[in-house]
Amino acid sequence: MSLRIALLGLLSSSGPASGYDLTKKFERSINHVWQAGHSQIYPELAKMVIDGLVTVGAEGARGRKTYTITREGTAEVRRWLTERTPTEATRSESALEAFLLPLLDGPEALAALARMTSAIEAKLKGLEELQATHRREAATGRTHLGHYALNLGIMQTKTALTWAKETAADLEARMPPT
Amino acid sequence: MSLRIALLGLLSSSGPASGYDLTKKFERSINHVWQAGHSQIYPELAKMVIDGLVTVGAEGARGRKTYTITREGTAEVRRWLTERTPTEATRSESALEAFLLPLLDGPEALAALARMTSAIEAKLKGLEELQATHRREAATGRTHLGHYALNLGIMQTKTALTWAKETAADLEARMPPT
DNA sequence: TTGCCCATGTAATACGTTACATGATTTC
DNA sequence: GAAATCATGTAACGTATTACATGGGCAA
Repeated sequence: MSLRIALLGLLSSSGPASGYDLTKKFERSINHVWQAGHSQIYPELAKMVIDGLVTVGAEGARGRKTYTITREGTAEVRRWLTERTPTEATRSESALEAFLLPLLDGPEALAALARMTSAIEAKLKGLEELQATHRREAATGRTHLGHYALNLGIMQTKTALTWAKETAADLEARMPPT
Repeated sequence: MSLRIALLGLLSSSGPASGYDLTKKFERSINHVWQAGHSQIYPELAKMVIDGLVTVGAEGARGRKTYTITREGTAEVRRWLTERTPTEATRSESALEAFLLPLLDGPEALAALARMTSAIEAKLKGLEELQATHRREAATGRTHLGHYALNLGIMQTKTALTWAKETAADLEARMPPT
């Protein structure tokens, strides 16, 4: 369901696009929130045509097909946004790693935390670059779907960094002095 | 893979258990980080027996089977924790909702944010209760896998709350005065 | 004896990833 | 003419959810 909603959201905010375009847009914009490759996107678009949420125009160069959101499609995203009961379930490998951290002894756990920290920093860097791009585009008047999600992502990532620092300090405090 | 690791982690920290026990433990402890029901857990345990990561003892009352982690099983979790390259990919419906928020107009977006806020508050409450239980058990000397993950979860949830507040303020500032 | 919890499993369906497969157009 | 990018799709496999199905043991 979420993939469908994400696609409808992109089509709704940036107008008609091909499966290829949407795949690229996924990578560039929505990727930090939801991931999907072309092998998932093409079949989903086909299903949405059947369900009347998008229409497909005539084939262009290189077999390119352009999809346009329909009234029903628009209604569908709006319904999802306004009527869905939010579910706060998370499934995160890094959180699982945090969960299992006490299985390692002090030095090993610190090493694992160090690796996690680099990954988090890399993510933060990526998000901040995205935000910079975003701001440049906003200045030229383009719409900015995803602005709030970027803020959230950056805040969450910074929180993760704080957690890693605090956890490392805690582990060090528990280790016998050398 | 992660389900397997989670199960091995639980078996490693709290000793032999049945599929039923593990299902319950999932609900109570690891649930905020990873979710799995019995229909996923039973087959996975069977596969792990084949792969030599756990052994199954004789059947007890009501067909109960007790699984014990093997040396290979222990090695497997440790490998995962110490050798895996951490991946920071997230897939979150609430983040998707945040992403698409600009599709709604001011009042609608505020209403959606309000619904999100209640959900986040409910989650925070759940996590804090879990933490209280955790502390009671720690006082009685029991091991505390999941302590760090709980901290992380609580921090992240509070961050989400802050984000929701800030976003609501931003939306209000953009709305034409009544 | 009825209902609840313990205890295990399978089936159908959906969602997601990686790999395979093909061909047109542009750019160097 | 070779390489990169545009453009679409399918297949195989793995993971996750929901529903179906069964039966033992205990307590009211």
